[in-house]
Amino acid sequence: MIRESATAKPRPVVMLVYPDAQILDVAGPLEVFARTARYATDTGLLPGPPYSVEMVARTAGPVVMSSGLGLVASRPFGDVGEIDTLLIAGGIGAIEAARDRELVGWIAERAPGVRRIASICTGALLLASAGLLRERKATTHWAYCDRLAAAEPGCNVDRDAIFVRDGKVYSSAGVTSGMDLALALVEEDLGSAVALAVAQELVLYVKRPGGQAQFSRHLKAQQRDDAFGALHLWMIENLDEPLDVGQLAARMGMSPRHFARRFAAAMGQTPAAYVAQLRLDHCRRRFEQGARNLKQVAREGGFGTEQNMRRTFQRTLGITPTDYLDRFTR
DNA sequence: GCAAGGAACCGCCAAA
DNA sequence: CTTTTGGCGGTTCCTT
Repeated sequence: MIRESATAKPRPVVMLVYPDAQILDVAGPLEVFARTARYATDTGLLPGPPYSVEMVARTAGPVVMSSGLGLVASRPFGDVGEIDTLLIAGGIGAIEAARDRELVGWIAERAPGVRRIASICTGALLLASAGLLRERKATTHWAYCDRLAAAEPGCNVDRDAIFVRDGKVYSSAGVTSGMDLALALVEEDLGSAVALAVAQELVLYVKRPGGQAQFSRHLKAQQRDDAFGALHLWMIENLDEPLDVGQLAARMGMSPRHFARRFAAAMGQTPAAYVAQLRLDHCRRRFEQGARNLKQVAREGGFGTEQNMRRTFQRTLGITPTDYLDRFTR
């Protein structure tokens, strides 16, 4: 249902940028809001543009994006009036920006007055510096989760989420997840019909399936150039094999005891736990791709029986495979 | 949802 | 003497 009154003023959506803010982090979410605003005028479904979009920076003028794709005009943040939704960009410059007192101070000052505040990618580091993540749940790009946890020990970092909401503070994972987040905000404001229409126009999911941990686990293992990296690759190709400690140890030419010890040291997880994760990841991905045959997915994922798959889903995700499936096939 | 059996894990110690 | 590796047994966790 559309919940916008006929006289509503556009809600100001403001993106805070800084030198080296990443253009995709900035452009993606802003595009979602801008499209939503245009959608209103194009279709007449909404009485007026629901959002007005602008960028602010410490100083006025073009901001150079790290991708080198363009120069975009921004206003100095001193001039900016009312803000409904404040977005904090991510990018290579975020670490630097998180140490910038004026920038961080401005965020901390504005935060209480805005309806909601959101970070994209490494923008979460700025939220942390502004003290906004204390005793809150948040996420960021998977490669920066450790850094975020270190910067704000009081923050409960969710390494698997695409985006996280805790009260009025939102945070999203890597680059494109900023668009997922923006879409969720649109859905919150204007309902799922509008969000869906905008998503379709942009060719996006309204609710993107899966979690970033799936990707990061894979990427991290791929980056290893030791024998465990190779073992990871072999395992994901052979999930339906019995991947018990004895088998894996034999493959690596080690005794089971030694293998288990080295594996845990290198991968940060025990062999069985790691294998269970890989199997779970595989099955999740299959469901996200639309697989419906539980028995078959369980078998190809290496769980053998549906029972085993269900228990692992319950244990680690807290929901059954059927619930998981339902969630992504609406 | 439970019991029985098995696998995994970990601390400890010994050998290389 | 220290470091790396392998084996044993008790406990926990998982599968059947």
